[in-house]
Amino acid sequence: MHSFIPIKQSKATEEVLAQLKEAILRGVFKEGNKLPSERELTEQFNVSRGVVREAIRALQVTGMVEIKQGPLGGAFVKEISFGLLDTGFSDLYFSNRLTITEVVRVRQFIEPEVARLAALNINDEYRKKLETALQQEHEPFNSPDDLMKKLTTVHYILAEMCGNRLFEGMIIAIISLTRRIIRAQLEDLLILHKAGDHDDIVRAVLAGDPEAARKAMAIHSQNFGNAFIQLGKTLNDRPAST
Amino acid sequence: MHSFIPIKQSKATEEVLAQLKEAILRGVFKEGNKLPSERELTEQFNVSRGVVREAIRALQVTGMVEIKQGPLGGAFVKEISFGLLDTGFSDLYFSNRLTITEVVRVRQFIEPEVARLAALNINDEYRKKLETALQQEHEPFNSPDDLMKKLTTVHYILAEMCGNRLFEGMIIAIISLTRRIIRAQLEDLLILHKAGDHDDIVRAVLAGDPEAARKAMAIHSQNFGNAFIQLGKTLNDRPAST
DNA sequence: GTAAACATTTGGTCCTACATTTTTGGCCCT
DNA sequence: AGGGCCAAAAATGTAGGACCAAATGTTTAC
Repeated sequence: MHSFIPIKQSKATEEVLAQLKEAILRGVFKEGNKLPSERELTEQFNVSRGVVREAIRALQVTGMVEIKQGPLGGAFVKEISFGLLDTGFSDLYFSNRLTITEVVRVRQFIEPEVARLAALNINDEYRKKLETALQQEHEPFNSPDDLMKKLTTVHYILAEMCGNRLFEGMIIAIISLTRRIIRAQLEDLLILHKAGDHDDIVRAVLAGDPEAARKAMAIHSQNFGNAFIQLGKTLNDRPAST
Repeated sequence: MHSFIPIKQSKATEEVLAQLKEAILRGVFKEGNKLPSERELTEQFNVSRGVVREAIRALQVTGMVEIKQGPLGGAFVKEISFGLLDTGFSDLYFSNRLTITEVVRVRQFIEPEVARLAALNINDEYRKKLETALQQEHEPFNSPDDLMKKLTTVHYILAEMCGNRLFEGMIIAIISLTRRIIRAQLEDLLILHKAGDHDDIVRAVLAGDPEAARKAMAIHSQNFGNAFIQLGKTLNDRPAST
Protein backbone atom coordinates (compact mmCIF):
# COMPACT_ATOMS: atom_id res chain seq x y z
CA MET A 1 0.00 0.00 0.00
CA HIS A 2 1.83 3.01 -1.28
CA SER A 3 0.99 6.29 0.40
CA PHE A 4 1.16 9.42 -1.69
CA ILE A 5 2.92 12.51 -0.53
CA PRO A 6 0.53 15.39 0.08
CA ILE A 7 1.07 18.37 -2.16
CA LYS A 8 2.19 21.41 -0.30
CA GLN A 9 1.13 24.36 -2.32
CA SER A 10 3.36 27.09 -1.20
CA LYS A 11 1.95 30.40 -0.27
CA ALA A 12 4.04 33.17 -1.72
CA THR A 13 5.20 34.30 1.69
CA GLU A 14 6.56 30.84 2.47
CA GLU A 15 8.44 30.82 -0.80
CA VAL A 16 10.04 34.17 -0.13
CA LEU A 17 10.84 33.26 3.45
CA ALA A 18 12.41 29.98 2.39
CA GLN A 19 14.57 31.63 -0.22
CA LEU A 20 15.77 34.37 2.08
CA LYS A 21 16.46 31.94 4.89
CA GLU A 22 18.39 29.60 2.67
CA ALA A 23 20.41 32.47 1.26
CA ILE A 24 21.37 33.52 4.75
CA LEU A 25 22.20 30.02 5.95
CA ARG A 26 24.25 29.46 2.82
CA GLY A 27 26.19 32.60 3.55
CA VAL A 28 25.07 34.60 0.55
CA PHE A 29 24.34 37.32 3.06
CA LYS A 30 26.84 37.20 5.82
CA GLU A 31 26.76 38.56 9.31
CA GLY A 32 26.29 42.31 9.23
CA ASN A 33 25.26 42.39 5.60
CA LYS A 34 22.10 44.18 4.67
CA LEU A 35 19.42 42.45 2.67
CA PRO A 36 17.95 44.44 -0.20
CA SER A 37 15.28 46.92 0.84
CA GLU A 38 11.65 45.89 0.93
CA ARG A 39 10.95 47.72 -2.30
CA GLU A 40 13.80 46.01 -4.10
CA LEU A 41 12.78 42.58 -2.90
CA THR A 42 9.25 43.37 -3.98
CA GLU A 43 10.55 43.78 -7.50
CA GLN A 44 12.97 40.86 -7.48
CA PHE A 45 10.40 38.38 -6.20
CA ASN A 46 7.60 40.06 -8.08
CA VAL A 47 5.26 39.96 -5.12
CA SER A 48 3.50 42.60 -3.11
CA ARG A 49 5.29 44.46 -0.40
CA GLY A 50 3.13 42.89 2.30
CA VAL A 51 4.44 39.47 1.37
CA VAL A 52 8.02 40.63 1.62
CA ARG A 53 7.36 42.32 4.93
CA GLU A 54 5.82 39.20 6.44
CA ALA A 55 8.76 37.11 5.34
CA ILE A 56 11.27 39.55 6.80
CA ARG A 57 9.21 39.73 9.95
CA ALA A 58 9.47 35.97 10.26
CA LEU A 59 13.23 36.22 9.95
CA GLN A 60 13.22 38.84 12.64
CA VAL A 61 11.27 36.83 15.19
CA THR A 62 13.53 33.86 14.63
CA GLY A 63 16.44 36.13 15.42
CA MET A 64 18.14 35.90 12.04
CA VAL A 65 17.96 39.56 11.13
CA GLU A 66 17.72 42.87 12.89
CA ILE A 67 15.76 45.71 11.40
CA LYS A 68 16.77 49.33 11.37
CA GLN A 69 15.02 52.30 9.95
CA GLY A 70 16.15 55.22 7.89
CA PRO A 71 18.65 55.33 5.05
CA LEU A 72 21.42 52.96 5.91
CA GLY A 73 18.46 51.08 7.39
CA GLY A 74 17.12 47.72 6.39
CA ALA A 75 17.30 44.10 7.50
CA PHE A 76 20.76 43.21 8.77
CA VAL A 77 21.85 39.64 9.19
CA LYS A 78 22.56 38.92 12.80
CA GLU A 79 25.11 36.52 14.07
CA ILE A 80 23.21 33.29 14.33
CA SER A 81 23.02 32.75 18.00
CA PHE A 82 21.07 30.96 20.63
CA GLY A 83 18.15 33.33 20.67
CA LEU A 84 15.71 30.69 19.50
CA LEU A 85 16.68 28.29 22.25
CA ASP A 86 16.31 31.18 24.60
CA THR A 87 12.77 32.10 23.68
CA GLY A 88 11.99 28.42 23.28
CA PHE A 89 12.85 27.67 26.90
CA SER A 90 11.19 30.85 28.03
CA ASP A 91 7.92 30.14 26.26
CA LEU A 92 7.85 26.64 27.66
CA TYR A 93 8.28 27.93 31.18
CA PHE A 94 5.84 30.80 31.01
CA SER A 95 3.15 28.59 29.53
CA ASN A 96 3.47 26.37 32.58
CA ARG A 97 4.91 23.51 30.61
CA LEU A 98 8.02 23.54 32.78
CA THR A 99 8.51 23.83 36.49
CA ILE A 100 11.43 25.50 38.18
CA THR A 101 12.44 22.10 39.48
CA GLU A 102 12.79 20.66 36.01
CA VAL A 103 14.88 23.57 34.83
CA VAL A 104 17.13 23.33 37.87
CA ARG A 105 17.58 19.59 37.55
CA VAL A 106 18.77 19.92 33.98
CA ARG A 107 21.12 22.68 34.92
CA GLN A 108 22.49 20.71 37.83
CA PHE A 109 23.18 17.83 35.52
CA ILE A 110 24.80 19.76 32.70
CA GLU A 111 26.89 22.42 34.36
CA PRO A 112 29.27 20.16 36.24
CA GLU A 113 30.15 18.49 32.96
CA VAL A 114 30.64 21.89 31.37
CA ALA A 115 32.96 22.88 34.19
CA ARG A 116 34.90 19.67 33.70
CA LEU A 117 35.30 20.30 30.01
CA ALA A 118 36.27 23.89 30.69
CA ALA A 119 39.09 22.79 32.94
CA LEU A 120 40.47 20.77 30.05
CA ASN A 121 40.66 23.85 27.88
CA ILE A 122 42.26 26.34 30.22
CA ASN A 123 44.71 28.78 28.67
CA ASP A 124 46.07 32.24 29.38
CA GLU A 125 43.29 34.15 27.72
CA TYR A 126 40.57 32.34 29.58
CA ARG A 127 42.63 32.50 32.75
CA LYS A 128 42.59 36.25 32.56
CA LYS A 129 38.90 36.44 31.78
CA LEU A 130 38.01 34.23 34.69
CA GLU A 131 40.16 36.13 37.13
CA THR A 132 38.73 39.53 36.26
CA ALA A 133 35.19 38.13 36.32
CA LEU A 134 35.78 36.68 39.73
CA GLN A 135 37.25 39.92 40.95
CA GLN A 136 34.26 41.91 39.75
CA GLU A 137 31.95 39.68 41.67
CA HIS A 138 33.33 41.06 44.89
CA GLU A 139 32.96 44.69 43.87
CA PRO A 140 29.87 46.65 44.88
CA PHE A 141 26.93 46.63 42.50
CA ASN A 142 24.67 49.40 41.28
CA SER A 143 21.43 47.56 40.70
CA PRO A 144 19.98 44.09 41.14
CA ASP A 145 20.37 43.64 37.42
CA ASP A 146 24.01 44.60 37.64
CA LEU A 147 24.52 42.08 40.39
CA MET A 148 22.89 39.34 38.40
CA LYS A 149 25.07 40.15 35.47
CA LYS A 150 28.20 39.97 37.58
CA LEU A 151 27.18 36.67 39.10
CA THR A 152 26.44 34.99 35.80
CA THR A 153 29.58 36.04 33.99
CA VAL A 154 31.61 33.13 35.27
CA HIS A 155 29.01 30.69 34.04
CA TYR A 156 29.06 32.23 30.60
CA ILE A 157 32.82 32.05 30.39
CA LEU A 158 32.89 28.43 31.45
CA ALA A 159 30.20 27.62 28.91
CA GLU A 160 32.25 29.23 26.20
CA MET A 161 35.35 27.44 27.39
CA CYS A 162 33.81 24.00 27.26
CA GLY A 163 34.31 23.96 23.51
CA ASN A 164 30.90 22.57 22.63
CA ARG A 165 28.59 25.21 21.30
CA LEU A 166 25.50 23.15 21.88
CA PHE A 167 26.31 22.84 25.56
CA GLU A 168 27.11 26.52 25.50
CA GLY A 169 23.80 27.39 23.92
CA MET A 170 21.82 25.33 26.35
CA ILE A 171 23.57 26.83 29.33
CA ILE A 172 23.06 30.33 28.01
CA ALA A 173 19.38 29.66 27.44
CA ILE A 174 18.91 28.17 30.88
CA ILE A 175 20.71 30.99 32.63
CA SER A 176 18.72 33.50 30.67
CA LEU A 177 15.50 31.80 31.69
CA THR A 178 16.61 31.69 35.30
CA ARG A 179 17.29 35.39 35.24
CA ARG A 180 13.95 36.06 33.66
CA ILE A 181 12.15 34.10 36.33
CA ILE A 182 13.96 35.95 39.05
CA ARG A 183 13.48 39.35 37.48
CA ALA A 184 9.81 38.63 36.86
CA GLN A 185 8.85 37.58 40.31
CA LEU A 186 11.59 37.69 42.85
CA GLU A 187 12.96 41.15 42.35
CA ASP A 188 14.22 41.46 45.87
CA LEU A 189 15.24 37.93 46.72
CA LEU A 190 18.81 37.86 45.65
CA ILE A 191 20.05 36.21 48.78
CA LEU A 192 20.29 33.05 46.76
CA HIS A 193 23.69 33.74 45.48
CA LYS A 194 26.44 34.78 47.81
CA ALA A 195 29.62 36.38 46.58
CA GLY A 196 32.41 33.86 46.84
CA ASP A 197 30.29 30.97 45.63
CA HIS A 198 32.34 30.69 42.48
CA ASP A 199 35.77 30.76 44.04
CA ASP A 200 36.28 27.02 44.31
CA ILE A 201 35.09 26.36 40.79
CA VAL A 202 37.31 28.93 39.19
CA ARG A 203 40.27 27.82 41.24
CA ALA A 204 39.88 24.26 40.01
CA VAL A 205 39.47 25.36 36.40
CA LEU A 206 42.51 27.59 36.64
CA ALA A 207 44.46 24.67 37.99
CA GLY A 208 43.30 22.62 35.03
CA ASP A 209 41.79 20.03 37.33
CA PRO A 210 38.70 18.57 35.64
CA GLU A 211 37.48 16.42 38.48
CA ALA A 212 37.75 19.15 41.07
CA ALA A 213 36.00 21.53 38.69
CA ARG A 214 33.17 19.13 38.16
CA LYS A 215 32.79 18.51 41.85
CA ALA A 216 32.91 22.18 42.83
CA MET A 217 30.32 23.08 40.25
CA ALA A 218 28.12 20.22 41.37
CA ILE A 219 28.15 21.59 44.90
CA HIS A 220 27.41 25.12 43.79
CA SER A 221 24.69 23.90 41.49
CA GLN A 222 23.13 21.95 44.32
CA ASN A 223 23.10 24.86 46.72
CA PHE A 224 21.74 27.40 44.31
CA GLY A 225 19.27 25.04 42.69
CA ASN A 226 17.72 23.80 45.88
CA ALA A 227 17.29 27.32 47.22
CA PHE A 228 15.73 28.27 43.92
CA ILE A 229 13.32 25.38 43.97
CA GLN A 230 12.35 26.26 47.50
CA LEU A 231 11.53 29.79 46.41
CA GLY A 232 9.47 28.39 43.58
CA LYS A 233 7.33 26.52 46.05
CA THR A 234 6.62 29.53 48.23
CA LEU A 235 5.86 31.33 45.01
CA ASN A 236 3.09 28.99 44.06
CA ASP A 237 1.27 29.86 47.24
CA ARG A 238 1.01 33.45 46.21
CA PRO A 239 -1.74 34.75 43.95
CA ALA A 240 -0.60 35.11 40.37
CA SER A 241 0.74 38.57 39.75
CA THR A 242 -1.17 40.91 37.46
CA MET B 1 24.34 57.96 39.65
CA HIS B 2 20.86 56.96 38.66
CA SER B 3 20.48 55.65 35.14
CA PHE B 4 17.23 56.32 33.35
CA ILE B 5 15.36 53.58 31.60
CA PRO B 6 15.33 54.09 27.85
CA ILE B 7 11.90 54.61 26.36
CA LYS B 8 10.86 51.80 24.13
CA GLN B 9 8.49 53.23 21.65
CA SER B 10 6.50 50.30 20.63
CA LYS B 11 5.73 49.74 17.05
CA ALA B 12 2.10 48.77 16.74
CA THR B 13 2.92 45.30 15.55
CA GLU B 14 4.98 44.61 18.66
CA GLU B 15 2.12 45.74 20.85
CA VAL B 16 -0.37 43.49 19.14
CA LEU B 17 2.03 40.57 19.15
CA ALA B 18 2.79 41.02 22.82
CA GLN B 19 -0.86 41.17 23.76
CA LEU B 20 -1.81 38.12 21.74
CA LYS B 21 1.15 36.15 23.02
CA GLU B 22 0.42 37.02 26.61
CA ALA B 23 -3.23 36.11 26.18
CA ILE B 24 -2.23 32.72 24.85
CA LEU B 25 0.37 32.05 27.51
CA ARG B 26 -2.09 33.11 30.17
CA GLY B 27 -4.58 30.65 28.83
CA VAL B 28 -7.18 33.13 27.64
CA PHE B 29 -7.10 31.19 24.41
CA LYS B 30 -6.50 27.56 25.11
CA GLU B 31 -5.24 24.79 22.94
CA GLY B 32 -7.49 24.34 19.93
CA ASN B 33 -9.27 27.64 20.41
CA LYS B 34 -9.53 30.02 17.51
CA LEU B 35 -8.41 33.58 17.83
CA PRO B 36 -10.75 36.23 16.44
CA SER B 37 -10.48 36.71 12.70
CA GLU B 38 -8.07 39.23 11.25
CA ARG B 39 -10.88 41.67 10.57
CA GLU B 40 -12.18 41.43 14.10
CA LEU B 41 -8.74 41.95 15.59
CA THR B 42 -8.29 44.87 13.24
CA GLU B 43 -11.30 46.50 14.88
CA GLN B 44 -10.50 45.52 18.45
CA PHE B 45 -6.92 46.79 18.29
CA ASN B 46 -7.85 49.63 15.98
CA VAL B 47 -4.93 49.01 13.68
CA SER B 48 -4.61 48.09 10.05
CA ARG B 49 -5.02 44.56 8.88
CA GLY B 50 -1.39 44.33 7.83
CA VAL B 51 -0.29 44.90 11.40
CA VAL B 52 -2.55 42.16 12.67
CA ARG B 53 -1.33 39.81 9.96
CA GLU B 54 2.30 40.38 10.84
CA ALA B 55 1.63 39.71 14.48
CA ILE B 56 -0.24 36.51 13.76
CA ARG B 57 2.47 35.49 11.35
CA ALA B 58 5.02 35.90 14.14
CA LEU B 59 2.93 33.64 16.34
CA GLN B 60 2.82 31.10 13.56
CA VAL B 61 6.56 31.13 13.06
CA THR B 62 7.17 30.55 16.74
CA GLY B 63 4.82 27.60 16.59
CA MET B 64 2.13 29.00 18.86
CA VAL B 65 -0.70 28.99 16.35
CA GLU B 66 -1.65 27.16 13.22
CA ILE B 67 -3.48 28.94 10.44
CA LYS B 68 -6.26 27.51 8.38
CA GLN B 69 -8.11 29.08 5.55
CA GLY B 70 -11.77 29.18 4.64
CA PRO B 71 -14.80 29.66 6.86
CA LEU B 72 -14.21 27.92 10.14
CA GLY B 73 -10.64 28.94 9.38
CA GLY B 74 -8.42 31.25 11.38
CA ALA B 75 -5.53 31.09 13.79
CA PHE B 76 -5.79 28.11 16.10
CA VAL B 77 -3.75 27.85 19.24
CA LYS B 78 -1.40 24.91 19.05
CA GLU B 79 -0.23 22.82 21.92
CA ILE B 80 2.91 24.53 23.05
CA SER B 81 5.60 22.09 22.21
CA PHE B 82 9.27 21.82 21.51
CA GLY B 83 9.11 23.14 17.98
CA LEU B 84 11.20 26.18 18.76
CA LEU B 85 14.01 24.15 20.25
CA ASP B 86 13.79 21.98 17.22
CA THR B 87 14.22 24.71 14.65
CA GLY B 88 16.70 26.39 16.97
CA PHE B 89 19.01 23.39 16.94
CA SER B 90 18.42 22.88 13.26
CA ASP B 91 19.26 26.45 12.32
CA LEU B 92 22.43 26.31 14.38
CA TYR B 93 23.58 23.18 12.63
CA PHE B 94 22.71 24.16 9.10
CA SER B 95 24.45 27.49 9.50
CA ASN B 96 27.62 25.63 10.36
CA ARG B 97 27.62 26.80 13.93
CA LEU B 98 27.51 23.22 15.15
CA THR B 99 29.39 20.15 14.12
CA ILE B 100 28.07 16.64 14.19
CA THR B 101 30.59 15.88 16.88
CA GLU B 102 29.21 18.53 19.20
CA VAL B 103 25.67 17.31 18.74
CA VAL B 104 26.70 13.74 19.37
CA ARG B 105 28.69 14.59 22.47
CA VAL B 106 25.73 16.33 24.04
CA ARG B 107 23.48 13.46 23.21
CA GLN B 108 25.93 10.95 24.60
CA PHE B 109 26.03 12.88 27.81
CA ILE B 110 22.33 13.41 28.27
CA GLU B 111 20.70 10.21 27.12
CA PRO B 112 22.25 7.87 29.68
CA GLU B 113 20.88 10.11 32.42
CA VAL B 114 17.50 10.10 30.72
CA ALA B 115 17.57 6.31 30.59
CA ARG B 116 18.46 6.21 34.26
CA LEU B 117 15.57 8.48 35.17
CA ALA B 118 13.26 6.47 32.95
CA ALA B 119 14.11 3.30 34.81
CA LEU B 120 13.00 5.01 38.00
CA ASN B 121 9.57 5.69 36.55
CA ILE B 122 8.69 2.36 35.02
CA ASN B 123 5.05 1.31 35.24
CA ASP B 124 2.67 -0.96 33.37
CA GLU B 125 1.65 1.58 30.76
CA TYR B 126 5.20 2.41 29.83
CA ARG B 127 6.15 -1.22 30.01
CA LYS B 128 3.62 -2.01 27.34
CA LYS B 129 4.69 0.89 25.15
CA LEU B 130 8.32 -0.10 25.32
CA GLU B 131 7.65 -3.72 24.54
CA THR B 132 5.57 -3.00 21.47
CA ALA B 133 8.09 -0.43 20.26
CA LEU B 134 10.89 -2.91 20.65
CA GLN B 135 8.91 -5.54 18.84
CA GLN B 136 8.21 -3.25 15.91
CA GLU B 137 11.89 -2.60 15.51
CA HIS B 138 12.36 -6.15 14.37
CA GLU B 139 9.54 -6.06 11.85
CA PRO B 140 10.28 -5.28 8.20
CA PHE B 141 10.15 -1.67 7.15
CA ASN B 142 8.64 0.01 4.12
CA SER B 143 10.92 2.98 3.63
CA PRO B 144 14.08 4.44 5.11
CA ASP B 145 11.89 6.98 6.81
CA ASP B 146 9.78 4.24 8.28
CA LEU B 147 12.87 2.52 9.61
CA MET B 148 14.15 5.71 11.18
CA LYS B 149 10.81 6.22 12.84
CA LYS B 150 10.84 2.72 14.25
CA LEU B 151 14.37 3.09 15.55
CA THR B 152 13.73 6.37 17.33
CA THR B 153 10.50 5.40 19.02
CA VAL B 154 12.27 3.88 22.00
CA HIS B 155 14.25 7.06 22.54
CA TYR B 156 11.10 9.14 22.49
CA ILE B 157 9.39 6.89 24.99
CA LEU B 158 12.35 6.98 27.35
CA ALA B 159 12.49 10.77 27.05
CA GLU B 160 8.85 11.01 27.97
CA MET B 161 9.34 8.58 30.83
CA CYS B 162 12.17 10.52 32.41
CA GLY B 163 9.66 12.93 33.90
CA ASN B 164 11.54 16.09 33.06
CA ARG B 165 10.05 17.90 30.12
CA LEU B 166 13.13 19.96 29.53
CA PHE B 167 15.23 16.85 29.12
CA GLU B 168 12.47 15.48 26.98
CA GLY B 169 12.41 18.54 24.77
CA MET B 170 16.15 18.57 24.31
CA ILE B 171 16.23 14.91 23.40
CA ILE B 172 13.39 15.34 20.95
CA ALA B 173 15.13 18.27 19.34
CA ILE B 174 18.44 16.45 19.08
CA ILE B 175 16.90 13.33 17.61
CA SER B 176 14.97 15.44 15.17
CA LEU B 177 18.14 17.17 14.11
CA THR B 178 19.96 13.88 13.77
CA ARG B 179 17.24 12.57 11.52
CA ARG B 180 17.34 15.72 9.46
CA ILE B 181 21.07 15.42 8.95
CA ILE B 182 20.75 11.83 7.92
CA ARG B 183 17.83 12.45 5.62
CA ALA B 184 19.56 15.41 4.07
CA GLN B 185 22.82 13.76 3.20
CA LEU B 186 23.08 10.15 4.07
CA GLU B 187 19.91 8.75 2.59
CA ASP B 188 21.29 5.28 2.04
CA LEU B 189 23.66 4.87 4.94
CA LEU B 190 21.44 3.43 7.56
CA ILE B 191 23.87 0.77 8.58
CA LEU B 192 24.57 2.88 11.63
CA HIS B 193 21.78 1.45 13.63
CA LYS B 194 21.35 -2.26 13.89
CA ALA B 195 18.13 -3.82 15.04
CA GLY B 196 18.65 -5.17 18.52
CA ASP B 197 20.68 -2.21 19.67
CA HIS B 198 17.98 -1.19 22.08
CA ASP B 199 17.37 -4.53 23.67
CA ASP B 200 19.71 -4.15 26.62
CA ILE B 201 18.47 -0.66 27.43
CA VAL B 202 14.83 -1.56 27.41
CA ARG B 203 15.50 -4.67 29.41
CA ALA B 204 17.18 -2.65 32.13
CA VAL B 205 14.43 -0.05 32.17
CA LEU B 206 11.75 -2.72 32.35
CA ALA B 207 13.58 -4.24 35.26
CA GLY B 208 13.59 -0.84 36.94
CA ASP B 209 17.35 -0.89 37.20
CA PRO B 210 18.62 2.70 36.84
CA GLU B 211 22.33 1.95 36.80
CA ALA B 212 22.09 -0.80 34.22
CA ALA B 213 19.85 1.45 32.11
CA ARG B 214 22.34 4.27 32.26
CA LYS B 215 25.20 2.01 31.38
CA ALA B 216 23.41 0.31 28.48
CA MET B 217 22.39 3.62 27.00
CA ALA B 218 25.91 4.92 27.39
CA ILE B 219 27.23 2.01 25.34
CA HIS B 220 24.59 2.42 22.66
CA SER B 221 25.19 6.14 22.55
CA GLN B 222 28.89 5.58 22.17
CA ASN B 223 28.55 3.13 19.31
CA PHE B 224 26.03 5.11 17.35
CA GLY B 225 27.63 8.44 18.01
CA ASN B 226 31.12 7.43 16.99
CA ALA B 227 29.90 5.87 13.76
CA PHE B 228 27.93 9.02 13.10
CA ILE B 229 30.90 11.27 13.70
CA GLN B 230 32.97 9.13 11.40
CA LEU B 231 30.42 9.57 8.66
CA GLY B 232 30.44 13.29 9.26
CA LYS B 233 34.16 13.35 8.57
CA THR B 234 33.93 11.48 5.29
CA LEU B 235 31.12 13.86 4.49
CA ASN B 236 33.28 16.90 4.78
CA ASP B 237 35.52 15.55 2.07
CA ARG B 238 32.69 15.59 -0.41
CA PRO B 239 31.72 18.67 -2.36
CA ALA B 240 28.76 20.50 -0.83
CA SER B 241 25.54 19.22 -2.32
CA THR B 242 23.45 21.53 -4.52
C1' DG C 1 31.54 77.99 11.42
C1' DT C 2 27.52 76.53 13.40
C1' DA C 3 22.95 75.45 13.51
C1' DA C 4 18.67 75.08 11.48
C1' DA C 5 15.85 73.63 7.51
C1' DC C 6 15.19 70.39 3.88
C1' DA C 7 15.40 66.27 1.05
C1' DT C 8 16.05 61.40 0.61
C1' DT C 9 15.97 56.72 1.76
C1' DT C 10 13.93 53.08 4.24
C1' DG C 11 10.89 50.83 7.37
C1' DG C 12 5.86 51.34 9.48
C1' DT C 13 0.92 51.97 8.87
C1' DC C 14 -3.41 52.42 6.53
C1' DC C 15 -6.79 51.46 3.02
C1' DT C 16 -9.20 49.15 -0.61
C1' DA C 17 -9.85 45.84 -3.93
C1' DC C 18 -9.44 41.32 -5.48
C1' DA C 19 -7.75 36.21 -5.41
C1' DT C 20 -7.78 31.73 -3.27
C1' DT C 21 -9.32 28.28 -0.27
C1' DT C 22 -12.70 25.72 2.11
C1' DT C 23 -17.14 24.95 4.13
C1' DT C 24 -22.02 25.06 3.81
C1' DG C 25 -26.18 24.58 1.75
C1' DG C 26 -29.25 24.46 -1.92
C1' DC C 27 -30.52 23.08 -6.44
C1' DC C 28 -30.91 19.85 -10.05
C1' DC C 29 -30.83 15.49 -12.00
C1' DT C 30 -31.58 10.82 -11.69
C1' DA D 1 -35.28 10.21 -1.91
C1' DG D 2 -30.42 10.33 -2.71
C1' DG D 3 -26.24 11.82 -4.66
C1' DG D 4 -23.52 14.88 -7.00
C1' DC D 5 -22.69 19.47 -8.80
C1' DC D 6 -22.57 24.39 -8.22
C1' DA D 7 -22.96 28.80 -6.07
C1' DA D 8 -22.64 31.72 -2.00
C1' DA D 9 -20.15 32.94 2.06
C1' DA D 10 -16.37 33.33 5.25
C1' DA D 11 -12.01 33.39 6.12
C1' DT D 12 -7.04 33.97 4.86
C1' DG D 13 -3.79 35.44 0.96
C1' DT D 14 -2.06 38.94 -2.40
C1' DA D 15 -1.79 43.34 -4.84
C1' DG D 16 -0.86 48.17 -5.11
C1' DG D 17 -0.87 52.77 -3.76
C1' DA D 18 -0.69 56.52 -0.46
C1' DC D 19 1.09 58.40 3.39
C1' DC D 20 3.54 58.51 8.21
C1' DA D 21 7.85 58.18 10.97
C1' DA D 22 12.66 57.84 11.62
C1' DA D 23 17.40 58.52 10.49
C1' DT D 24 20.92 60.31 7.66
C1' DG D 25 23.14 63.58 4.65
C1' DT D 26 23.05 68.04 2.35
C1' DT D 27 22.11 72.49 1.76
C1' DT D 28 21.10 76.96 3.35
C1' DA D 29 20.70 80.90 6.51
C1' DC D 30 22.68 83.39 10.01
